[in-house]
This record gives sequence, structure tokens and C-alpha cells, in this order.
Amino acid sequence: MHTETEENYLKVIYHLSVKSSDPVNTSSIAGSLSTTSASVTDMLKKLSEKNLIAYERYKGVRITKKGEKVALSIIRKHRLWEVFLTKVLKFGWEEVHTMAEELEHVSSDELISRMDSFLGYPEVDPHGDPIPDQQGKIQHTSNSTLSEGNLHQRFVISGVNDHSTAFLQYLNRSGLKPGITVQITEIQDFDQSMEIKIQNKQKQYISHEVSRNLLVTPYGKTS
Amino acid sequence: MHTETEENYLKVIYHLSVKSSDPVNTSSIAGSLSTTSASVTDMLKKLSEKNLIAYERYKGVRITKKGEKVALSIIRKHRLWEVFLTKVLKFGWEEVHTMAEELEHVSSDELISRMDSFLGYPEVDPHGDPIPDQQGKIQHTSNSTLSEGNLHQRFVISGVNDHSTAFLQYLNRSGLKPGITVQITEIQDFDQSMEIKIQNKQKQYISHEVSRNLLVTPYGKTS
DNA sequence: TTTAAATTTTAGACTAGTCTAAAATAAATT
DNA sequence: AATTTATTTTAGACTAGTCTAAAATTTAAA
Repeated sequence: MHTETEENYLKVIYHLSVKSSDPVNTSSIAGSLSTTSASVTDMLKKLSEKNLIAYERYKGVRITKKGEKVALSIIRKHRLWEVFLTKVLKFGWEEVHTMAEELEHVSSDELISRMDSFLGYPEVDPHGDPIPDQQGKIQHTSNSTLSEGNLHQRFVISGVNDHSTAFLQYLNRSGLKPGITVQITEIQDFDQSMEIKIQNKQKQYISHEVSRNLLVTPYGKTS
Repeated sequence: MHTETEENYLKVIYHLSVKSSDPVNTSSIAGSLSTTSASVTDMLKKLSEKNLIAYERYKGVRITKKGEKVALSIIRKHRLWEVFLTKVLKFGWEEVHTMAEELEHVSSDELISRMDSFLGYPEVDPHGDPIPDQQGKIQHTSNSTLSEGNLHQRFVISGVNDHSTAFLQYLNRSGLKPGITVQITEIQDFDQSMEIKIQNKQKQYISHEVSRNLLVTPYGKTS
């Protein structure tokens, strides 16, 4: 249907669109795709020609309904493959991103539909990100971070903001992942670092950088 | 490592090489890949440059050890994915080829290694074709066809020569697939058509065209 | 064994995607 | 408001892979 490159551009434009209501600018796309602004401009013209994005020279880009549908179908595939890789093939959540980047471009819709059924229609991927349905409907997450929590409050980890391997490996070592309960036992005023009690584990100090990147829901509430 | 196109050329060259000891000619490659001889010639130069094939102008092509290793790794991936699609996602054996053509180019060796283990180290794919191991070692099949059989002999179907969807769908309707036992109950001299008794089924007439494309092993012998 | 037919290769051109360097435009600063 | 700075776009070129049409070479036939 679309080339792999087109799909990657749309995915990046979609992700950047969600972060802010401003139009997406050329250089941020170039940054996300590790390419040059010149290349991005060329591609924007092509995507615009196909009505996948709304593009005006020097004014940035907005994704169209049509483009969003394509992006969400790629994101759906990506996240379902991540579930498969962790749940079935027992990969760690920090290992699956690169493989899913390739698998998401395999075209068959019937394949991904059967995979969805085989996996039991999961709602989130191993990082807590929601999986769009076949129609491209996606449950947007609440987005509260552990850093916004108060002393003694308990939370259930629901996801991460930073998807880097380094961060995920750090979390692994501390036993932090979606589903785990944590309680804030201490907050340092001067640097916002905190001590937390991790479910079935020792207490541990974490930096503000870490708590800012941990998505949580209040303990007890079903998200 | 290699581009998808390179991998497809090597796969086709490998398959054609196995069929005969003569060097592979340009037009047969073009035919298999549905492209032009001119395009093939261009690509042969590139593959030769990389020592994946041995190529002399106007003299055809032989695959090198290095090229064969690449081809067998793609074939391994293709066949393991076919097993996954039929055994796990319950696709029919006539549906899986196209999907496997895409999945075989997903690069991760660790992925295919875990898939192999998850599937229980299968030796053949749904069509009875042997799956090369990680080192590229492959069990070459005996290649006797049902058409070579004599009256009253019993065989176990071990594979097919024709992998077309049409043929596989025909076999589906008759309950013919690898593992099934058949006995030759009648042979027509004038057109080599035969009547066969299919395990747990009615007797059925099949044309010479069909029996020529069914691979079999004598009943009782473990292949 | 010379000619005819088939196959293969070259030449030149096209598309998708990319790049660098220069030009155009927008945003920020004085 | 004028100028500097940053961003974006254009221009022109490159690679991988493809094509058509013409030239070269091999194979088959007379």
C-alpha cells in the first residue's frame, strides 16, 4: 500500500502531533528519523500530494485523518508484535523495539488480526502504551507521572515516557515495570529526588529524571 | 546485512541451482522474479562484485559458498515462519507463502532462533520442505513422486513439487497433505492417471499432472 | 559453415529516497 | 525597523533498482 519510508514518516509525524497541538516542524521530523531537513522537505511534498498530511511551505505539517489512519495501523502492528515478542518468545521489554520496527511493516492485515486474537486482544504493549484497534481507535493515556505524586501516595506503574534501552534496562534492575505498585516514602525538596518502596522489594532512591519518566495511576483505581 | 532485493535474487539463484548442475541462466532468474533480463544482468554484476555468485558474461551464474549461506538463511526463515503461521496462527498451507515472503527478510537472528525453539525445532515446513539449521545445513529430500509408484503400493505424502496456491487448494479439497497415507488402486496406461485410496477417505482419480507433483516415501519407512 | 534465431548485455533513462551547499523565508535581537 | 540568526526550501547530484530499445554474443538450423 505505502512504502516503508512513507510509513515511518507518518508514524513520526503522528507521534510528534500528539505531543503538541502546534504544527510539526521539519527539523523535529529530521531529528526523529536521523535524516536531513532537505530530505524531509522532499518527502513532505510527496505525502501532501497523497493527502496524508496537510503541508504549507515554511508553516509546518499537520497529519490528516487519512494519514492518521495509516500511522495508527503501523503503531497497532508495532505494539502487537512487541506483545508477541515478550509474552510468547520471552524477550525483555528493552529488546523488542528494534525487531518490532521491522515487523510493523509486514503488510497482511489478516496476519495482525490473527495475532491479536492469538494474544488474547491485549490493550497495552509491554511498555504500557495502548494498542489501537482495527479501526484505529486508541485509548489515550492519562499521563500522570510519578514525579507529580505526593508523600505516602501509592501508585501502579502504567508506562514510561522514555523508551530508550538504557532507561528500560535501569528499570529492569530495580524491578520497575507496568503493573508494579510503588509508594513514595520520601521526597527531597532541593532536587525532587525521592525514595520509593517497590512492591516486594527494598526501598530505593530515584532521581527526578526517573520519576518524570514513569507513568502511573493511583493505587486502587482501575484505569 | 544485505538488501531485500539481493536476498531475493540469491534465494532464486539457489533454488534454480539445486534443480540442475548447469549454471543458472539470466532469463530463468528474470522469469522467477518477474523482471527483465536487463535488470538481472545489472544485479548479477553487483552480486558477483560481492562474491555472492560466480558470474561470467554470457556464461550464466553459479552460487558461491558465501551466497549459498545467505540464501539458506533466508530459506530457513521463510520455512520457520510458515510453520508458525500454520501451527500457531492456524492459517492454511496454501495461504502462508506470501506472508512468509515478507517475514523472511526480518533480520534478527535471535528472533528466528527463539522462534525455532518455540516451535519445537521442526524439521519440515507445512509443504514438507526441509528447514535448514542455523549453520545452513539442509536435509535434501529423496524426491520420489507418486507418479513413479506401482499398482497397490502404499506411500506417505512427504511434500509437493508445485507450490502454487491453486494446486494446494486442490489438494486441500481431497484431503491430501504431508503425513497422509495413500495407496495406488488403479493406473491407466494411456494417460498415466491413477485411482488412489486416501487415508480415511473415498477412492479418488488423480491426473498424471497431480501425481507428478506429489512427493512420497514408501509406507512404513521412516524418512 | 554461414545464416537465422534466441539469449544476453549495454546504453540511456526513470523513480524513490537520500545528500550537500546555496538561496529563501521566518524568528529573534538590537 | 533593521539586521542578525535560525529554519526551511531549492538546486543539483548520488545510489539502488528498474525499464526499453539497441548492440553483442551464443546457439541452432539450413
